[in-house]
Amino acid sequence: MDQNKIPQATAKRLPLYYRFLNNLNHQGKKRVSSKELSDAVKVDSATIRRDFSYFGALGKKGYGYNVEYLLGFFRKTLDQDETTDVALIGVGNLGTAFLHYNFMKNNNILIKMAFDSDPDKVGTTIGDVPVYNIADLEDKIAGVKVAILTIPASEADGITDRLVEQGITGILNFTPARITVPEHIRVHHIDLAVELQALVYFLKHYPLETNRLE
Amino acid sequence: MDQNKIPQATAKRLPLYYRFLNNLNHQGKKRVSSKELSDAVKVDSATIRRDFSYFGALGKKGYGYNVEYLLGFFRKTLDQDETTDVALIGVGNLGTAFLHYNFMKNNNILIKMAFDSDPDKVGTTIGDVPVYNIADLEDKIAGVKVAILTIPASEADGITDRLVEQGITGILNFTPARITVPEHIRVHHIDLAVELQALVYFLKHYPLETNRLE
DNA sequence: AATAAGTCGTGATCGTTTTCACAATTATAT
DNA sequence: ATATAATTGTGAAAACGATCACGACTTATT
Ligand SMILES: NC(=O)c1ccc[n+]([C@@H]2O[C@H](COP(=O)([O-])OP(=O)(O)OC[C@H]3O[C@@H](n4cnc5c(N)ncnc54)[C@H](O)[C@@H]3O)[C@@H](O)[C@H]2O)c1
Ligand SMILES: NC(=O)c1ccc[n+]([C@@H]2O[C@H](COP(=O)([O-])OP(=O)(O)OC[C@H]3O[C@@H](n4cnc5c(N)ncnc54)[C@H](O)[C@@H]3O)[C@@H](O)[C@H]2O)c1
Repeated sequence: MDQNKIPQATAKRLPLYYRFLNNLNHQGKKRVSSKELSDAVKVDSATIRRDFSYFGALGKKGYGYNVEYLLGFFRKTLDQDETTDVALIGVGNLGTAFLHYNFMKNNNILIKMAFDSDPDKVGTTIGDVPVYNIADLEDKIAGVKVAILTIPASEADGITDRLVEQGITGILNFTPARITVPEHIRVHHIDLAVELQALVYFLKHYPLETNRLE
Repeated sequence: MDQNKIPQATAKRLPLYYRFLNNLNHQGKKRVSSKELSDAVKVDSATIRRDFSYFGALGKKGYGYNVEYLLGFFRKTLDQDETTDVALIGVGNLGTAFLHYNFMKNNNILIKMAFDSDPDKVGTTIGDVPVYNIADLEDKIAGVKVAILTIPASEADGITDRLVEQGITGILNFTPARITVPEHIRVHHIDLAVELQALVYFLKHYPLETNRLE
């Protein structure tokens, strides 16, 4: 693949840039400056230029960036042309919300199947996504490399082991459990309760500072 | 409040430590080392010791940390004794999931009211939380300082302005819109589509590296 | 043509966060 | 008692990330 030179912080901003460039393109905008982008996505303009510069000289001095060119470039870089299939495990409150939401709108990611242990849920279809029995995980999941975990925390370790066994390489974990995986598996943890608590903590302890976390 | 000496990165880990210490305490564990904590929460042990050290010498050399003492200390530090009221705006897929979830379980945060524009939702109660008409925002929201935004992106700016007008100081924004707020308002952005895309990007471009994002 | 205004790309700097590594201290075993 | 093992707290270094600031170039204006 590409040279591993892109900082993680930059990589995390790429989808954001991509989405905004897409909007601009739909609006028929032909050029954009790092300053304009900065106002829109709330990232310092020097940071944006630096981010882009990891991919080469994409802009023109005195002019800015050509929206269509930049968009095309990022489309390739972010592999927007091929779809990544995802499996969702745990069709509860949160899982159901994700199934109803169409991640495809702006995006190359498709939740292709879901699993649950509840007989009332197994066999249903939510937002076009079939819900299978978790017992059949090993039969159904072939080829899927990314999983979203929205099961109770107590189930997280057991299910993770089975996913890893089946060749999953990335997990987006919404449970509060900090799961243990082999070195080569990437886990991204989104802990909504922690996010809320951290926000409240900041409000109480850093009352008037410059804000805007990321 | 406290001295603003605690790094933001540390502050974001505090809720995590707190939750895990709580578990240990319930299990009747009396002492814990930074190494054990590290294995559980997947944060380097030196980082944990450094984090704790910002609050003074909480442990004992050669022994570790006393669970009950540490827990009590963090309870105070994180203001776990007083409840923070939160308003949720937008009772759709995501908003409904949050209302059903009981943030109070481990936690000092309470979603006290919700707002929506849909007449079918206004007047209902979801998970004990009343859903008010967004038109009545200004009447009902007095005293609430934190809001969760789960409305369509197109509504985000308008609602944000009204929230700021009413004295909100912190916003947890789940919409893809990058909202504009005055300096003194803290916004934390959780962009689920971006998180997924970033995960997929990392899988493709950093295949075998040391993993585990945060 | 010449000048002014706008904008990129990047060296250098700065601030933050993580990690190393070890003296100091405590607990445990013999 | 003494020796051994465990573990903290932290100075120092390394890694990472954000921002400044400016030369080089492009476009627009007169
Ligand atoms: N809903 C929220 O707002 C919220 C907020 C923060 C964290 N979380 C976390 O997200 C996770 C999901 O939350 P939720 O509110 O959707 O929970 P939920 O109880 O509504 O849903 C969990 C689902 O997982 C299914 N399940 C249980 N065991 C399973 C197994 N072994 N295999 C497959 N499916 C199984 C259940 O049948 C259920 O449908 C939890 O870990 C929760 O702590 C949720
Ligand atoms: N559901 C997901 O999985 C998901 C994933 C990523 C991002 N998001 C984002 O989260 C937000 C909410 O997503 P969702 O799936 O819950 O959407 P949704 O359409 O299910 O819910 C939006 C809710 O907001 C209400 N609403 C609309 N305008 C309003 C207004 N002016 N005032 C008050 N309420 C109003 C609607 O009546 C509806 O109940 C969106 O911005 C979406 O892009 C959702």
